[in-house]
Amino acid sequence: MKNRVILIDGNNLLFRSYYATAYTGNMMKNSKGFPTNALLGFVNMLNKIINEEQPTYIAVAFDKGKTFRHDSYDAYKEGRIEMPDELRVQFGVAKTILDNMGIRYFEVDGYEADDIVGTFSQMITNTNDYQGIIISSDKDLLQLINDKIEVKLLKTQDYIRMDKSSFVDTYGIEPIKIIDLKGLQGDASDNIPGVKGVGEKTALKLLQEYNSVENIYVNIDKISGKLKEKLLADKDNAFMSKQLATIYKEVPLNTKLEDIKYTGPVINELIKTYEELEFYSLIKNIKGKEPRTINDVKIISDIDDIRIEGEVAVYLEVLGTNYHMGKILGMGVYNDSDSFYIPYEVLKEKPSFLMDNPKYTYDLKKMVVSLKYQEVDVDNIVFDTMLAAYLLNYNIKDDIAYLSNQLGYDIPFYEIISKSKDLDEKIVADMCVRKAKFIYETREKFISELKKEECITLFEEIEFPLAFVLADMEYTGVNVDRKTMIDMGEEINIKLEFLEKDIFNLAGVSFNIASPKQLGEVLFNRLKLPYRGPKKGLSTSRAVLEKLRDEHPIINKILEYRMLSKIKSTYITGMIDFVLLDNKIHTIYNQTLTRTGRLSSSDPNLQNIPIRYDYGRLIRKAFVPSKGHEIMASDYSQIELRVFAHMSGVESLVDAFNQGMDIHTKTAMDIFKVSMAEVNSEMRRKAKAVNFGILYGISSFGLSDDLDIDVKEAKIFIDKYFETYPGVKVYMDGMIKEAYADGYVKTIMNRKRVIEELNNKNYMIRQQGERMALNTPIQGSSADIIKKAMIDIYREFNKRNLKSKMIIQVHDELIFDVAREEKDIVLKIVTELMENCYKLRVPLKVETSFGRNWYQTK
DNA sequence: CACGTCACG
DNA sequence: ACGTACGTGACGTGT
Repeated sequence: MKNRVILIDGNNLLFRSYYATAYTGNMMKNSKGFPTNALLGFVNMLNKIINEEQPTYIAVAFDKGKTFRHDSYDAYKEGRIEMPDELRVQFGVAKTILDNMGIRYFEVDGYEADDIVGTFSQMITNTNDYQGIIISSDKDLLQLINDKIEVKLLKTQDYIRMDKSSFVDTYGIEPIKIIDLKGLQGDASDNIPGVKGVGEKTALKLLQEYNSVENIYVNIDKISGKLKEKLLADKDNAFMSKQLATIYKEVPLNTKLEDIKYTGPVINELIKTYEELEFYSLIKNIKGKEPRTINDVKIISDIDDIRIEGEVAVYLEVLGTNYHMGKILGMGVYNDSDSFYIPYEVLKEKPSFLMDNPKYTYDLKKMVVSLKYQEVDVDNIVFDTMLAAYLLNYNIKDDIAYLSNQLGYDIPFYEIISKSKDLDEKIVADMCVRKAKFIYETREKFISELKKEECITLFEEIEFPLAFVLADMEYTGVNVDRKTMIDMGEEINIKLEFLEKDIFNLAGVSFNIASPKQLGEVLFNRLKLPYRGPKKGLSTSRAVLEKLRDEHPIINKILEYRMLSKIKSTYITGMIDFVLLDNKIHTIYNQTLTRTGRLSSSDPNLQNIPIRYDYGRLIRKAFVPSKGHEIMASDYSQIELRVFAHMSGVESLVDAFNQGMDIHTKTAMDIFKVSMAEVNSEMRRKAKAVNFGILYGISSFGLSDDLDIDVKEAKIFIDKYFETYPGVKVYMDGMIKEAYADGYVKTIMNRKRVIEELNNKNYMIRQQGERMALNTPIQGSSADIIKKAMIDIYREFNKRNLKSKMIIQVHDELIFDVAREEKDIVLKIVTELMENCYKLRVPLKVETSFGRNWYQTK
C-alpha cells in the first residue's frame, strides 16, 4: 500500500467557496461582522477530503507573489481585478485553521499555488512509495497527471476524478500535452496568447499528428496554406505560451515529503478558532474532543434543600425539539447568592420558588408547557432572553447555546455531551447552571439594548405577554376526529390506485409519479409534450403542467394524483401521527423565527391546512370542537391592505376603507376610470392582483405571471396604478430610501428588520432587499396587530372565566373552541377586541362564522 | 441533506 | 442581459 498524499490548491478552494455563497448574497458573517463564508466551505471541503481519502500526508499551497492565478471566478480571470476585502481577510484565518488541523501549508515569494503543487507532484513522481491526489477546480493542474498523480477536479456539486487513463479517454492526448495545447490555442483567462486563429480543434489535430509544439515547427514544411502562415506568424508566441502554460516544478520549498505528514488536529485550539468564527455545528462534529472542565454543581435531591431568595434565572432542559410530552431532564437555577440543579424527580414535587420568586428564563413557553404536562405550574416569570434576542435581530437558531457562545460564554450543546459515553447527571447539571448563569448575567444588557433600540415596549407589551398566550393555546390543543381523517385517507387510497393505473396506461410505462425527474422524462421525452416552463432544467410544477392540459389526457390525471398524494401524506398520515392520547393535536408556535414578526407553526403546521380547493378543504371536517362547543373563526378582512392604506396615507385608499367600500372594486374603478356599476369581474380580478402586487413590492414579471399576461402589459398596469395613486409611489420611494439609509425597516410597533441584502453588490439581490423593505412593514405591522388582539382576548377570557378557548392563529385569523352558552359573549369580545386593539386611520374589520367543525366555518 | 413541489396567509 | 413577486413548513426523491 502506497502512502497517499493529498495536495490542495488552497487559493482555488477558498475562492470557490467564497463565490459559491457570496455571489448569491448570503454573505455569511459572525456576530462581530467578520466574514466567514469562504472558511466554512473550505473547512467542509477539507473534512470531506480527509474523510474520503484517509491520507497519510497533506499539503496545502497558497499563492504568494504578484501574479494571481485561479479560475474560480471569471471576472478575475478577465480583468485581474482586486481580491475583495471580505475574501482577503479569510485567508489568514484559513492558515490558522490548517495549523489547528495539523495540516502543513506552503507559500513562497514569487510563486503560485500551482507551482507548489507541481513541485510536490514532482517529488512524488520521483519516488516509488507515494501516490498523489491533487484537489482543485483548476483544469490547468491536469497537466500534472501521470501514473502516480491523479486529480480530483471539483465541480459545483461534486467532483470528477481524473487519472491518466480517464484523461486520455476524455481528451485523446496525454495529460502533459495540455501545455502544448495551450501553447497553440492560448488561454484568454490566463493571458496566454497562443497562435492567432488556432482553436481547440486545430490544435488537437496538430498535436495528434506531430505530438508537440517543438515537433510541429520541425515539420512546419509538411503543413500548408493559411495554417502554416498562422503558425509561422506566431512562432515566438507559441513557444512562449507553452512555457507560460507549464507549471513550474522546482519551487525552493526545502521540504521532504516526510515533512507533510498529517498529524491530526490540535483539538482545543481548533475549537477555539471555530468558536471565534461561530462554527458551532463543526464543533459538534469534532471527534475525540476533550470533555470540558465540569464545575461541581450542587444537585438537589431533597425539595426541602431548595432555599433561594429574590430574582433568579432558570433554565429547563427538555429533550428533543417537540416538548409536548417531551422528557424533562431538570432545571438549572442561578443568582448572585446561589446556584444549583434540580433534577426532574425533585422538580415535579413543585418547589415553591417556581410560583414565588421573580424568574428570568430562555424560552418561557417551552418551560411553561413542558411543566404543565407534569401538573407543575410556574408563575412570576419576568424576562425571556430568547424573545429579547429575537427582537434585537440576534441569530438564535433555537438554541440557547448558539446565542450564549456568540456572547463569549462557554456552554456545551446538549446533542454533543449526550453522545459522550459517560454522560452523568453532573455534566447535565453543569450545563443547565451555565445556561441559567448566562440568562442571569446578560439580562440587563438585553434590556438596555431593547431600550436603546426602542423595542422595549414591543417586548413588554407584545412578545413577552404573547408567549403565555401561545403556551396556553399549544397546551389546550385542537380536538381531532380521527375517523374522519382515516375515512378520507381510505377514499384517497382507492382514487390513487385508479389514477396510477390510468397514468401508467397513458404513459405506456410504469414509473414513480412522485419523482419529478422520472415524470419529466416521461412527459417531455417519451410523450414528447412541448416544454413551456422555466429554462433551467425540466420543471413539472403545476404551473407548467396546467399549460399542457389540452395537449394530453395524462396531465389532468397527474395533477389530480399530485393533489391527492399531497393530502394523504401531509394532511392525513402526517397529521394523524401528531394526535396525542387526548385525541388532540398540539402544534408548536415558533415565536422567534420569521423575519417579519409573524408566527410560524410546526409539528404539525396548522397554518397551512387546505382551504383553496374543494377536496382538500374537506380535511377541515376533522378539526372539531370540544363536547358542547362549536368552532368559531374570526378573520381580519384585508388587514394588510388596510395597514398599507394607513402607513402610506394615500387619501383615496384611506377614504375607500372609511366608506366601507370593496377595495379591489374601488381600485378597478380608479385604474380603469369607470363607475362602480361598470366594474366587471375581470377588471376586479386584475385590480386585486395589482393590490397584492403592491403588498409584495410589485414587479412587472411577478404581476404578469400572476395574471398570465405579457410583462409589457403588466408594466402598463403598474404604471397606470402609480399614475392613479401617485401617493403610493411617493410612499414606496420614501420607504426604500429610508431602508438604505438605516439598514433596516420597522413596523408600527417598532419591530425592526435588518436588511443585509441592500448592501449587496448584486443588483438582483438589492432588488430583493427593496421588496423586503416594502413588504416587511406591512406584513409585520399586521402581525403586530393580531398579536395585540390575541393578548387582549386572552386576558378578557381569563377575567371573565370563560370556558371558551382560543386555539389557532393563522396570520390574519383566530380560531376558537367556543362553549355554546358563551357564543354571544365570545363573538362580542373577539370582534370588539380584534377591531379595536390598535387604532389606524382606517377601520379594522372582522368577519366571524361558527361551525360544528372547522370546515363549516365559512 | 438539498431540491422540487405544494399547502397556507 | 439579467431572472424575479412577500412570508412560512412538510413531504418524497435522489444524492
